Amino acid sequence: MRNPNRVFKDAIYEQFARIGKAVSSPKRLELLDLLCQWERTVEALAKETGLTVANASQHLQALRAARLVETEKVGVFVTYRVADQVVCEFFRSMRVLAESRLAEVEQIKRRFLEGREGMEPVDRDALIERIREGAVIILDVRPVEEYNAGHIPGAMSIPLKELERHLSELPHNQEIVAYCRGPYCVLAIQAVEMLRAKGFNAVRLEEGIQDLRAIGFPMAVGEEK
Amino acid sequence: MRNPNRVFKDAIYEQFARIGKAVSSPKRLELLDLLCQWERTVEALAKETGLTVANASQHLQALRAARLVETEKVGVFVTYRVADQVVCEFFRSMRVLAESRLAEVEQIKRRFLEGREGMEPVDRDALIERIREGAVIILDVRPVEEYNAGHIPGAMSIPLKELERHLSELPHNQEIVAYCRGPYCVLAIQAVEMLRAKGFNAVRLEEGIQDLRAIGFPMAVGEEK
DNA sequence: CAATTATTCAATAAATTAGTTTATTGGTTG
DNA sequence: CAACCAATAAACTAATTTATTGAATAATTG
Repeated sequence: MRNPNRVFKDAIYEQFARIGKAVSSPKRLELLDLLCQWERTVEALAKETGLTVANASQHLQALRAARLVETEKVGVFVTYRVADQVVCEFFRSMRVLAESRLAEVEQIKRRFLEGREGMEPVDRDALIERIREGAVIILDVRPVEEYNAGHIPGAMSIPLKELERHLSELPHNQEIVAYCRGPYCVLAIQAVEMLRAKGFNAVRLEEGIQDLRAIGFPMAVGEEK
Repeated sequence: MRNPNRVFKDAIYEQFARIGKAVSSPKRLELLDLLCQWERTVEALAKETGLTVANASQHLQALRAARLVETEKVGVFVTYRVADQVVCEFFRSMRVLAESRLAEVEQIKRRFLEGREGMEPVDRDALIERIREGAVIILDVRPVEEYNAGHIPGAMSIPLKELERHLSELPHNQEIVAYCRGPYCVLAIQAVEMLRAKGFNAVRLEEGIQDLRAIGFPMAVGEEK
């Protein structure tokens, strides 16, 4: 096999496959998905994904070897972050492809949501329109750092963990739209369940920040007002 | 690990990883790249990629298991084709990500091209502008079926294998722009080398059909005139 | 400077994947 | 229906990947 064309092609596709290998493990994809929201330390990532620290570290190094993420050492902590916003766009295109080609994704989601009150799919476009108009209270239930990294303009930031303590700040006479990281993040689901149980008029927006950005929705960064 | 949220997330990311696994092998990527140009039989794919038929068949079945490609049996032959145009768009976004994140891709390309006459990078935008204006002869050197599946409007179809026989149809007093499947396809390179050796004024357009489509370039299908 | 903490490294076993070889299937043709 | 062909399946070896464990490193703290 001395053919230089073959050597060239093999070398090129081997490089492309580095990206493919990096995103061929469920756990690495979950890590990448989290990092697309905001940077984190190894320990935080391990905790959120249910991995041991050593195992998370290995997966993160695999992502770094493919140059999808970068690290910064501050004191004893190593912070991982995505190397470029295009990485998040690529991850999203992969997610959208999986949704469109693999019927199992929809099945798994339906099975998870069935039996939960108020998780009926809403008319997204109408909901997004009401958000645009400011006709609803928008609630971002992700951790504060993720909110600061990018959120829907005008959204309130009340992380799920603190929601119970801040219920008094929310109105009963207005519709509340909760959102989080996206369709496969459970924070907004739990928030809506809690709000409904307390008598609020709450619905969930499935779309996350990456999805909204992709459809040209404006984003705000930092704290509001 | 009875936490239903974890079970849900594991199931979802496992589905995403099916796509990742499918595109984690260099050979499968090469197969997918070819199929994005036009459908082919197993044997044709095996020959073009330098795989044994049995091995190619296995890889193709892996792509099919991820629903990225589909098959149709006609007589004794099985034809593989991409399941949807979004698969090609995904493949392209992966390729672009690899080009932007992995410096090795550019290195490998430079090393392959160095020492070849007339392969100096051209000013692409200016070249594309001249193509749009019809100021040059455009030459599609891919196999005819690929040309018919989609080509630059006004381009001549002369597959590389038949180029030598059709040199008399080409003018000496006008610039000829040859293109093929894209930056990592060698057909246009070989065409330009041959044309230059015969005294033609030829240059290569690196971009392939998928790239041009992505920048909104109009496409023609079927035979010209 | 010893102890602590976050992370990485190294070693291992288990599981998965890739490529090869040798059937087998299913359709076509003489 | 026997011979032939494209494609797949099955069996096997070699190589790679994964999770786990325990040790090593490197920065910080008492």
